[in-house]
Amino acid sequence: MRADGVRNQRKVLDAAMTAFATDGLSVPVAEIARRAGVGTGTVSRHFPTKESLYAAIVSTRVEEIVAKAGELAATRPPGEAFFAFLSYMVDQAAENRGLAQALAGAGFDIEAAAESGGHDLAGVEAGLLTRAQSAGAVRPDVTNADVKALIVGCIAREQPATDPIARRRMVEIVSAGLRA
Amino acid sequence: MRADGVRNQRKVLDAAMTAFATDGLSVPVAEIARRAGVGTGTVSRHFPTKESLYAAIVSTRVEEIVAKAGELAATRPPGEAFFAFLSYMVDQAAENRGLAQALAGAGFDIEAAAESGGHDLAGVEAGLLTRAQSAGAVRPDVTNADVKALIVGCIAREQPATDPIARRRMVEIVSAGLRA
Amino acid sequence: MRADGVRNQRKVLDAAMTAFATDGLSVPVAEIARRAGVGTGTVSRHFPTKESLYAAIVSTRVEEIVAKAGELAATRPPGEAFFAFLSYMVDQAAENRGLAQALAGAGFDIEAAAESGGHDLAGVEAGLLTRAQSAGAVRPDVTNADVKALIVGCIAREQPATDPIARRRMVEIVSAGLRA
Amino acid sequence: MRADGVRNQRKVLDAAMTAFATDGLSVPVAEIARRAGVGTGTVSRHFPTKESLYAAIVSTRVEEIVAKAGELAATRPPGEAFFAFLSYMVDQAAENRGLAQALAGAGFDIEAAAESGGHDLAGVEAGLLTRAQSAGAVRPDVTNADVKALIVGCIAREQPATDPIARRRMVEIVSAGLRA
DNA sequence: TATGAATGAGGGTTCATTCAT
DNA sequence: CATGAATGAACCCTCATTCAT
Repeated sequence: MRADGVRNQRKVLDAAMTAFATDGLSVPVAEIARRAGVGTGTVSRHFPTKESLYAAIVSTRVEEIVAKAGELAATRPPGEAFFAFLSYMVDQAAENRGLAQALAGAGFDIEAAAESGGHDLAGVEAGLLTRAQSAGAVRPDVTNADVKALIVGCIAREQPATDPIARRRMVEIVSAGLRA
Repeated sequence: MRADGVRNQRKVLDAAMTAFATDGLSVPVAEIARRAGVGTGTVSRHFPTKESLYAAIVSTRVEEIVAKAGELAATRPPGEAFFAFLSYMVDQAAENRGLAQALAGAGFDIEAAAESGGHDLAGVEAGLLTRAQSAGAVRPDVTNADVKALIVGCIAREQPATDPIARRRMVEIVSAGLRA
Repeated sequence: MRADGVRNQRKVLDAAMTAFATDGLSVPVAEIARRAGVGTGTVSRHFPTKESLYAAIVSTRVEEIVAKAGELAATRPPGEAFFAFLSYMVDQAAENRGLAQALAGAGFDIEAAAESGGHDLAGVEAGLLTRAQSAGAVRPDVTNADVKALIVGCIAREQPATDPIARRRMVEIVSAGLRA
Repeated sequence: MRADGVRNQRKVLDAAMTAFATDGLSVPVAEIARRAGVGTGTVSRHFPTKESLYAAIVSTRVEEIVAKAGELAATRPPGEAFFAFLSYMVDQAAENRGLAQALAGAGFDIEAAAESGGHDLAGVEAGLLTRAQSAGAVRPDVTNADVKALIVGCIAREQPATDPIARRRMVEIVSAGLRA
C-alpha cells in the first residue's frame, strides 16, 4: 500500500471518529470527508460503505475496551474489576455519541462488528460478570444483556456532553443495585 | 367526526405505533400508510407532520401515565408509590418502543408534548420523586432526569417485546440502587 | 335546481372571488371552501375544476367590463372613452390579484374564457381603441396587445394593495405615451 | 473547478433559463434537470435551492445590467442615458422571461439578490433616473418602482420571444409618457 | 490513486379531485 | 345533495454510492 494511501486512511479514520462522536451515526459521509480534508471518493475507496467505516472505528474502540477489561481482570479483585469496567464503559459512551447510539442498538450491531474483527467482546464482558458473581459481588441472576442495558441507562439522553457528576451518581446507583 | 375518518385515524395510529416500535422513529410515513392500508395523504390529513403523529401516539400514553401517577400518589405511601410508578413506566415503555425512544430523548421531546397537551408529566414525576425522598425512601441526590434514564436502561433495546422476567429483574436492580 | 344548491353556488362564487382577489390564483380550493362555509366536495360539484371556478368568476367580471366599455363608448367622445377604460381596467386589476395575474398571462387565458362565456371582450376593447385612433386621440400604430401589456405595467408588483396615487401616476404616464 | 462540473453547471443554467422562460417560475426542478440531461441531484449540487438557481440566472444578468448602466451614465447626457437604459432593460427582459418575472416581482426579489451579489442595482437605477429628472428630461414625480413596472409592461407576457417591432413601439410609448 | 461531480432513490408535505358516508 | 375524508402524484431536498476526470 502506498504511503499516501495509508496517510489518507488514517485521516479518514480520525475524522470519522470525531464526527461520529460529535454528531452521532447520522453524520453524512461528505461531512467526514470534509473534516478529513479528502474527497468523498477517498472515503469510499478505503471504506466501501458507511457501515464499514463505522465498523473500523468500533473495532479500534473494541480493541481498547477488551484490553481494558483484561487489565482490570488481571489487576483487581473480581467485584472491583466488574464495577470499574461498568464505570469505564459509561464514560466511554458518554463521551462518544456514536458509541452510545450503537450500544443503544440504534442502527449498528457492535457485538457482531467486534466478532468479525476477531475480538471477543461478549466473552470478556461475560468473564468479568461471572467472576464477580462467583465472588459474591454481584447478584447471581444478572445477565450480560442486563448490564449492557444499564450502561445505556447511565447515559443521560442526547446531550452532547453529559454532566460528569450526574454520570458518577448514575453509576453509583446502578452499581448499588447490582451488588449481591 | 365521520365514521370512516375515525376508523382510519385509529388504523393510522395503530400502524404508526407498531411501525415506530418495529423500525424506530425513522420509519417512513409512506410505510406507516402502507401498514394502515391508507394513502399517504390520509396520514397527513390526520397528522400534518410526522412529529405530530408521533406526538399523538405518545400523548395517549402520557394521559394514562399522568392518571396512573395521580392514583398511586393518592393511594400509597410515598416510597411505594414511587417504585410502583417506576415499574409501571418500565412496563409501558417495554410495550412501546416509540415511548421508550421518546423517554430516551431520541428525536422527540416528550415532556414538551405532554405540556402542550395540557398534562404536567414533569410535575407529577417530580412530585412522586420528592415525596419519596422526603420520606427517606429514595436517595436524596437523585434527579428526575436520572430516573428517566434508568427507566430507559431497564428496557432491552432491540426486541419489540422484552422478556418480562428480565424486566422485573431490571426494575429490582434499579430500585435497589435508588433506595436511600 | 334546488334552492340550497343555488345558495351554495352563490356562496362559493363569492368566497372564491374574494380569495382569488386576495391571495391570487394559487389559493387552495380547500381555502375557498372554508371561506364559503361549505365542503370541498360542494365546490367541486358546482365547478368541476378549479379553472372552471375561476372562469365563472372572470365571466362575471368580464360582463361588468364589457358593460362598462359599452357605457363609456356610448356616453363619451372616443379618446376620452378609451382612456377612461384604460384607467378603469388598471383599477380593477389593482384591486384584484387574481385578475392581475390572469391579465399578466399567469396560468389563465382570460380572453378565451370571455369568448366561451359569450362575451366579446377582445371586440369591445378593439372597438374602443380603433375609434380613439380614428378620432386622432391615440397613436395609430398601437395594438390591442400593447394596451393590455401596458395595463399590466401600470400595476405595481405583487403588493396586495397598490398605492392609488402611484397608480394614477402610472395611468397618466401611459396615457400620455399613447396619445397621438 | 472540474471541467465536467463547469459544463454541467452551464447546461443546468441554460436549461433553467429556457425552462423558466417557457413554463414560468413554477417549473419543477426535475424538469430542468431533464432538459439539462442531468440528474436532479446535479441541479441541487450546483444550486442548493430552486431559488438559488433562479438567483444565479438573474445574477449574471444583473452584473451585465449594472455594467451597462455605468457605461451609459458615463458616456451620454442624463436624459439619453436614462432612455437608452430603459430600452436596454426591455430588450433584456424580453429575451428572458425569468428576468421579466423577477422584475415583475413574481416570487423573487431581484434587488435583494443583486445586493447579496455585491451589485447595487437599485443604486444605479436610481442614479440614472434622478440625473435625468434633474436635467429636466423625465417627469419629476416618477419613481424607480414606476419605471420597473413600465419595463415589465413593455413585454408581452405569453410568448418567449416578443416581436421586436412591437417592443420598439412599446418603449417609444412609455418613453414619451415619461418625458417631462 | 485522489478527486469531487453525478446519480437517483427516498424523505416529508401539499393539494386538486374523487367518492363513501 | 352536501360533506369532508381519501387519494396519490407532484413538489423540493438530502445523501450514500459510483465513476469520469
